[in-house]
Amino acid sequence: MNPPNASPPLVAVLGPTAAGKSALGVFLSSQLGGDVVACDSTQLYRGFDIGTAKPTTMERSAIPHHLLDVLGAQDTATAGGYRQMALVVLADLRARGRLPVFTVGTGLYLRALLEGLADVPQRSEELRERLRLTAQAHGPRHLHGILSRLDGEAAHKISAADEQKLIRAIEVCLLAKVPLTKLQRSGRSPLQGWRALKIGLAPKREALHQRIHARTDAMLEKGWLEEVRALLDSGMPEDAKPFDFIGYRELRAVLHGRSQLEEARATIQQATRRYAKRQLTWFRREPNVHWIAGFGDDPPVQQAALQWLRQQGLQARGEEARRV
RNA sequence: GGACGGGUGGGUGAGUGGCUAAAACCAGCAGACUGUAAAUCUGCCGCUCCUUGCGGGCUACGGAGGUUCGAAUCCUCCCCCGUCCA
Repeated sequence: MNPPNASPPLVAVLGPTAAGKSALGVFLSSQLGGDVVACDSTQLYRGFDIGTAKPTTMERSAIPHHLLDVLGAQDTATAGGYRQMALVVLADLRARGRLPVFTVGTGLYLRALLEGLADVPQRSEELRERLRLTAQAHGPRHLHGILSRLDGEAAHKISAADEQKLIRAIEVCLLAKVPLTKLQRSGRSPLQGWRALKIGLAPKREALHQRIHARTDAMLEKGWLEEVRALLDSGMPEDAKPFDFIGYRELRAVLHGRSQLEEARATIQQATRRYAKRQLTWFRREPNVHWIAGFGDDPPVQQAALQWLRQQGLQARGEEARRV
């Protein structure tokens, strides 16, 4: 029985960094005939491998991975850009009958994909530069004043100190010649034709911290510092976005002699802990997540995830063929 | 043994008689976030009580005494740390 749902399923594995999302993604893909699709703003960048915890070459040769290494250091990753690319991947997987298994560390990107974004103008670097300069000259509060005139409601929601969000809001109002709030109210365009099954990994905080520390040590042992040195030596501009990712900025300081490796190690671990916390805050609000307590590389957790997906109507690899 | 300097809330560290539960920063906790999101920003952050209020009580600036209406801030003794002289 069990009439197949109208839309084919898509799996999303979400959770804080170092929770084992990649491992679970690979496992589920292998069991269910899927491809892994990374949903992580940092893994998009080519060459930044160790510190962004990209899946190993072994994992990647066993299961096809998508949306890794698709941007150069000088490109700018954005939620909208990610959505565009992900839609192409989804179309491709659908055509080939593969199950998409997203491993998501960047909650905003998943939301952008699933729920869409309001129809607003893209970034304008020139306009941003101008706004940044006025902020420098008159302080960020000045931007807040500007936004109040353009879109009082948006200004009310954004802190006067939040230069980044103020700039984006003003940028949109100016380019669209319509208040941002109004554009957002006109709605998003959610993803059509897919049924999202979300699995959340929720290890204990204490255990997660230990993982984070150990993983940082392992990354350094694997030659993270050398990776950064090589990237720098290859002539990439140092103000390129990925050099500001956690770890890359600290190791850059080490290479410039501005700090010691041990100092950097501690800072990286701390920054990663805080990052994990922010991810958790975001994911807590994500609707319809099936939470599993534990790490994604833990067999019982993997079985629990697989079992839940089956309950949701997913067939194991092979069963699909038999059914048809 | 002697001479200085110093001991402040989880950490660093301001504060030299009342406006100080004690600046600031960090850490921690909670939260926000529709195109920079590994980003950006916000709140809380001694304990406790309630009629949750710019509310009450208690504890707190190494220890013990003292001066004072009032002390982290002044005095005495003691303990500890650092530097220097023996």
